Amino acid sequence: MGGSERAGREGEQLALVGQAARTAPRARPRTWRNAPLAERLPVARVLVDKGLVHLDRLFDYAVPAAMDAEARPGVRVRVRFGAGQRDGRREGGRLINGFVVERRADSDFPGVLAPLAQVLSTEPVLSPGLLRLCRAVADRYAGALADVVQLAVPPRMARAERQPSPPAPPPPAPPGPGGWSRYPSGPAYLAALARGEAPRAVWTALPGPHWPDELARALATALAAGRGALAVLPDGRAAARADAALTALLGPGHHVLLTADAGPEARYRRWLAVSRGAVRCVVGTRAAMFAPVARLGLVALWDDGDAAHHDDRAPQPHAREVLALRAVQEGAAALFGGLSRSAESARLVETGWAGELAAAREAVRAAAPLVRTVGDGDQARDPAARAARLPTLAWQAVREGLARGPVLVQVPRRGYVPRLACARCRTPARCAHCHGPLAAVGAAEVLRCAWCGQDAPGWHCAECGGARLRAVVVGARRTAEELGRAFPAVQVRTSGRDHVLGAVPDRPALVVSTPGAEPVPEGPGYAAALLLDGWALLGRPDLRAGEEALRCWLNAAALVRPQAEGGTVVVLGEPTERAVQSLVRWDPAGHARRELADRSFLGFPPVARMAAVSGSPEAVAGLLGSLRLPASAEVLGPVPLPVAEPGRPRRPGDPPAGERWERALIRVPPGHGAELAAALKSAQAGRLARREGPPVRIRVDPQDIG
DNA sequence: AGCACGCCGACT
DNA sequence: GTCGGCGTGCTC
Repeated sequence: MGGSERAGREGEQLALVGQAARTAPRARPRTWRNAPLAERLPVARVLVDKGLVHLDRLFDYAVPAAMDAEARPGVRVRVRFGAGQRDGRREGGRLINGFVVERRADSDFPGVLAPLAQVLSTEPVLSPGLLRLCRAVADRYAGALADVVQLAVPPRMARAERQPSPPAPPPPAPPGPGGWSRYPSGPAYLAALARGEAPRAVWTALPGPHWPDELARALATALAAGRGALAVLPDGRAAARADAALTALLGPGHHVLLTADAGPEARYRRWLAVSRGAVRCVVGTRAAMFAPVARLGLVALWDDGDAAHHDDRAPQPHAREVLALRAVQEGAAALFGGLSRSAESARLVETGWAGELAAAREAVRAAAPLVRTVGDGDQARDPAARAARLPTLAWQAVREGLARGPVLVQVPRRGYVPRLACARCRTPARCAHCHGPLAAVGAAEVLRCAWCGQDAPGWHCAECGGARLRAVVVGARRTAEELGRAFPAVQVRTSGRDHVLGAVPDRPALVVSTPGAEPVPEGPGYAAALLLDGWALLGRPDLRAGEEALRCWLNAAALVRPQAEGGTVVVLGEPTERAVQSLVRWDPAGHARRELADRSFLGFPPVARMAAVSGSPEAVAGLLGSLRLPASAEVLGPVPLPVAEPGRPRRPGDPPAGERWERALIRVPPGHGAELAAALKSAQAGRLARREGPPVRIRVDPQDIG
């Protein structure tokens, strides 16, 4: 062995490179000895299905002649991977799954290539376009390509693959503009879609039940222009509404619904129909954001502020970011719609990436209910109202509404952790150095920033100068229960995360629901809605608290009849609060603009790009030490993370029980996000390769930085 | 992460 | 002279 073996190996490699490789490399598993290689393109470049950042590259394998026809780009294969190799002798290695990415004439790998072990399926599921998208998403989030591909390509179901997909129907006739006439630039947007252009718009939908039909018309217009279309909605119920609207418009056969409800096999069958080009239009929840729609002409997203658009599997991509990448990569139009508007969408408008698609003031006023506020100062003079712990105005609105139809009562979800706010004006307490949220630490209740860890002795409210703090309190569910007692003759129905009510009939009833679970009323809409405990929503330490409160309120209030038909909404919240004012004026766009301006001033996302690095103190320090950051980057912390509470369910990303973890935040100005992600990825890869202690968790665009 | 290679000390 | 400890480095 030794020297002569080495020379022989190089000879073989040269032979392989020179594509005269009729004989297999000598050192290969027994079963392949003397098996011939494919004559043309004998090398397969393979993405191995291992989400390890330091292995985040492609590997070359030899293609046996017997697999030549089947080992096409995009198919699933099994390969031996992981065993060490010495002196050209190769034994074993574990069988793992992967995807053929490319067939090549040669390899730049200096050693001997192992052969593909098996072609699992001839279905080309990872197309070049999908691979390009996955790679862009992985780069954006400092994640591993294999992790993203796992989100994008559903697991194989052999039975579904055996069935042929029905032939694609011809494009439908273009639909009329329908409700889009209610928006000044609506018909022009549809016309651009119909011409096959790629207009991008942030759409603030009018309140009421028409948005699913409008969304469907936009999708159908792209289809009629001979292109594909994709709509992502936050949950199965919203997706079902869009699905029903599309079926009403086009009939069946033109689109598929991709949601978790269908079950794995049916879902894979539908996904295959899309992948094979038999269906050109997809409606679904967030996993559908990767659906390989052919000749994509439109990506649509509904309610991008909903947290459900954030995938919780690594690297936690957000549907808005993925669809925005697709719109650019695939030259598709984009329609980001909702009843409210996120600061991120506002930024897309501000930077000119998207235009604005909103109705005129009069149209908004005609469609929206009357919104009234009840502040802390209002007293409950009516005894019945006092019994329900409700201000008079709220009690009256419920009573009058119940005379005409169902009344919605929105109560906040439990599970959020309120922190500190000014006792006088309730502005959340923030750090003077980095504007992070303040928290009381330890028994001595030292005030400390949860982001940068600096103490804040002698805190004073930036708004009103107040010096006293209060914890923000919850407790509205009981109010809703007592509400039922205040109206004993009325049926009370509840809808929440575990028991979501689909629809409610158009007759008097009290419908108590948590945000996002509101039943859609049959008929003209709720007669009234009561939005309880604005303090709980607004007092959250999250920097999105105001935006999120307004989003929840608008989604509920949009189910109420217009003011002209008696629709009334009462919100319990201080009338001076920005989110409350924006609800009263029904001005989500203005609210989002002001939110964005504030966040820009404070150096918050989405104007700044942030990443969180968490793990043991040593690991975090180690990573920060080896990180080559852009000069403009700013490191906040690290600070200790709160230890897991016994009551709260553990989510991925939480520290393991009993371990104390730290977290550092890194922020960069606009335009440096890609640099930051690349730096994080290479630092992480280096640490893992050199085995420098335990790994750290890296999150780009962390959600819980409040 | 696995997993194999390889260079060191206790055994046949 | 050989077995096997776990430190080190690669995975086509």
